[in-house]
Amino acid sequence: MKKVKTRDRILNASLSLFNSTGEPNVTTLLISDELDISPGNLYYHFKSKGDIVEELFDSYEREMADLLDVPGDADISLDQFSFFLHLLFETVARYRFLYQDLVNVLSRYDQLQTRFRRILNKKTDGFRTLCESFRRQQLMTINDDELQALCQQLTLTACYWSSFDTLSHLDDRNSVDPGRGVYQMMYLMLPYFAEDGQDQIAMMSQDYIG
Amino acid sequence: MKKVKTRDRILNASLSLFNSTGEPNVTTLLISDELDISPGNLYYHFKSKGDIVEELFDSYEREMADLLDVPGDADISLDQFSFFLHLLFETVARYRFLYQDLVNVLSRYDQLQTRFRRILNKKTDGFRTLCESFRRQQLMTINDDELQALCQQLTLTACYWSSFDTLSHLDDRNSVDPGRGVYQMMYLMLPYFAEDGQDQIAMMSQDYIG
DNA sequence: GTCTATATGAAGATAGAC
DNA sequence: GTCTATCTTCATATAGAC
Repeated sequence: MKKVKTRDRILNASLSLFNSTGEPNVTTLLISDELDISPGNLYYHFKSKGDIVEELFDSYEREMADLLDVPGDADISLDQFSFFLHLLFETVARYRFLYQDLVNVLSRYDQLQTRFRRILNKKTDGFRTLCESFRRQQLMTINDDELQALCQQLTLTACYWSSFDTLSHLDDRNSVDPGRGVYQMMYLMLPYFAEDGQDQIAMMSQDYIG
Repeated sequence: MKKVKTRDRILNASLSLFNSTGEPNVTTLLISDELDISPGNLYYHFKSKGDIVEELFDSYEREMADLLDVPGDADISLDQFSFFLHLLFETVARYRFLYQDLVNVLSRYDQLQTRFRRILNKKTDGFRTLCESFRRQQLMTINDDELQALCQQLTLTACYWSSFDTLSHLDDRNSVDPGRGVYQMMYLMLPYFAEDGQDQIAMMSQDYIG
């Protein structure tokens, strides 16, 4: 029975509250209430609410950097790619508070802006590397303009799909299903895949729909 | 030389400030400062900041409803479609403050949530109607699953492209270029168009790239 | 319709005891 | 490390004069 440090409990509770209620709506009082600690105690561990946000952002940045560190010359299989997408969606969903009120959050913590954009570009680059691998393996037929547009579209979708999805189906809240997002990403790429790639994806897609 | 009513000046200035600074960062004091009127005067015209937001939302809702009122049986040309997309992007951009901090805004003005979702669905339906027109005219070949995924993707892109685009290119602020968005939408549909449709789009695309 | 002055209340943050 | 009490700041909103 390991005792979790208060500092980490604060980070976990904050992340969870930020995601469910939106970062601007979460006060330091709410966080300390949730943990049954005093606001003063919270401020002993973090000198400001912004510090909590920044430390969470650090984690996000680190996890994303690890995930997007795609080797340029490897032959990626569709299964590997699907796994990658699942991890990606899971990670974005875990830090979705960043995306939900992006302008507001980035305006109040403004050193984050550059770093956020860097991550965005890293995502696009990652997709490009992956697609180029598919192209080398002749799984994919796509010209450079199309590739550019596709990778941007994949990045956009990776960022906003979760928000968009929960918004359109209000019913089942909190249940962010990463599968639907992965399915949507696959559909974006589908037209550019060679026939056997398309069949494979069609088969994988059954899992998401069912 | 017509004198613009204070009430309307407040609405215009608010919209402009909301878009550039983010709605949560705009205080009633800032709005009245911008117009060189007193805060008291502002509250004479609107009983709360929320009322301003709601009235702006009303306009957005109305404009969108008009725009998305697509006849179900008409034969839409690609030119008409391109024009439609331009109007759509222009309208979304004019009310982009809604999208920039979506969760925050919708949580504070909660009757907006349902209405916002309704507009979203109307967008998807509109795209479906348009694509079905293309399919009837045999400009487009697409099955029902693909159509569903495509229309959702078009809706997502219509909503978030502007934010995404300004975020990835920080350099040229304030200059939201609708053309790039339209181009991106066309690219999404391109794979499903018959050959002469693809040629037409390729030609139109030159305008956006150049 | 517009102003000045002010009330209200909430959130972020600190001080000092235990 | 944790608590209670308190301070500061600032945005929303109101009152009442002009």
